[in-house]
Amino acid sequence: MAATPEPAQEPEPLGLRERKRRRTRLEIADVATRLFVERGFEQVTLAEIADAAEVSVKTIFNHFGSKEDLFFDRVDEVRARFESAVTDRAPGVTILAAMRELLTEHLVPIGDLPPWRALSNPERYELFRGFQEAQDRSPALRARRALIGDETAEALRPVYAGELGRDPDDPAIRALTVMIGAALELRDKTLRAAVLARLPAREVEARVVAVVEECFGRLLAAFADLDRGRF
Amino acid sequence: MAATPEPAQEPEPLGLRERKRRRTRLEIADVATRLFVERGFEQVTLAEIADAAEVSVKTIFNHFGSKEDLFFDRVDEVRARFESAVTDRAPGVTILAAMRELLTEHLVPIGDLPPWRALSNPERYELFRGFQEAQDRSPALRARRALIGDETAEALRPVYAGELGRDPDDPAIRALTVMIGAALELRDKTLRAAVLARLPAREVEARVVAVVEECFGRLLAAFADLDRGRF
DNA sequence: GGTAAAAGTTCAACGGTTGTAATCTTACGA
DNA sequence: TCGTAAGATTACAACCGTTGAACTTTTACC
Repeated sequence: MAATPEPAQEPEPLGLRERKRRRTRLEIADVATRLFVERGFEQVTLAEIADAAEVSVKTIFNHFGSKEDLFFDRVDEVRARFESAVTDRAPGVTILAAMRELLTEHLVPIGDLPPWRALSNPERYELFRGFQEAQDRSPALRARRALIGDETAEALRPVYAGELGRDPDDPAIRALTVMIGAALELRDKTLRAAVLARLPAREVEARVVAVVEECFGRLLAAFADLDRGRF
Repeated sequence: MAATPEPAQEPEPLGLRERKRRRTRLEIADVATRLFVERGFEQVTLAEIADAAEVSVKTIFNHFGSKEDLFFDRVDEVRARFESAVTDRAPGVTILAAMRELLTEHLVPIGDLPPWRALSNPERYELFRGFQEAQDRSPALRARRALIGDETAEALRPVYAGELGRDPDDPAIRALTVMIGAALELRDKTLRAAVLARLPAREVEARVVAVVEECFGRLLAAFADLDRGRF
């Protein structure tokens, strides 16, 4: 294992073929997101996206598994960021503290567009708001979002287990996983509701921070038996 | 408000038209569930269901909003049972205790088929297992299940607020809602995994009870500030 | 430069979903 | 009892997401 350093980033030369492929994928996703935000998820057809991106419909399915995947095309990034926030935290920082910092300072979660403070920019605010509105209006997207939330929470279970030196099947680790997942979900919901109501950026941040504090304080109480130095 | 007693059950005479309608709905749902369990969700077509139930495809959509709704056709019952478990609990019983009893003694949750002990019956065990397997194999059903879980948890928020004499928007109530929701989700997941592994009924029950105890003990610690007599 | 593999295209088909208009069934008052 | 309005069901057609197969173009590499 440790024999191969395996750097997280792969600076592979990256041939023309792969570069083109990624550019195509990015173009499709960008065009799709713009159209979805402008007119709503169900109102945009795959044929329109294909036209606007100058590819065939089949090519879209070559890059994405479904129309919903086209909307939530950044989940992997978000997941990776959650994981690294925990695993790469500074020494002496607890898991909960690292996560709280990510949630209050840096990350606009699932379906992330701009980093936190970017909501001060009215244009980006509206963009982000449109993105949230499109989700709320489409049952298919709400369902997919719920699934993504569950899977994201679950993906962190081995991370917690590793950091706390426990078995991933430990009931305490299972409970921790879903309860942190619940906190993420509530933060997401709070952020979404605040932005949909067009509250000013300061107020949005205040509400999100408040709900995160509320949840994490209670999580600390709920899991007081875990390693105090790390959790 | 209080002028009309409004009993929960409506013993309305229930004309022939309404009776027929319900019978049709039930027939469709039963046929569909049977086919889904037998052959898997994606492998069964709406045309087949319509044929087997001797109705037209359009009639199915007259009764159900989508193919997924046809699978999860009992959610309303389950939700009602959660609510009444809390609101109709005996005096002196806390919310958490009432919920725990429901989860450990009585209810097979979302997509309920038989009540708890029925898993001892091999035939019903397999039926229930097939139902869970169909869910796990279909991305569409997994997504829908996740959404149903979120909505079920959220539906209980005003109930908690009412029982505890708090505002539904109280951050503590919000946090409580999602964390109990997490417990429900974990119980569901535990039950499903145990049944999919074909563990004996006793073992299934033991695991479910254990995970419920784990979660509820921690919930009690997390919300120690709530009214001790009622929560 | 030539060739094999990858990426993209075209075409056809299937299945879920919806709207419209027609048909049949129940409810209910003249 | 009949006739009619409302409700439930059906047949039909269309739209869209999704997939498979065969074909064309582009890139990688000898």
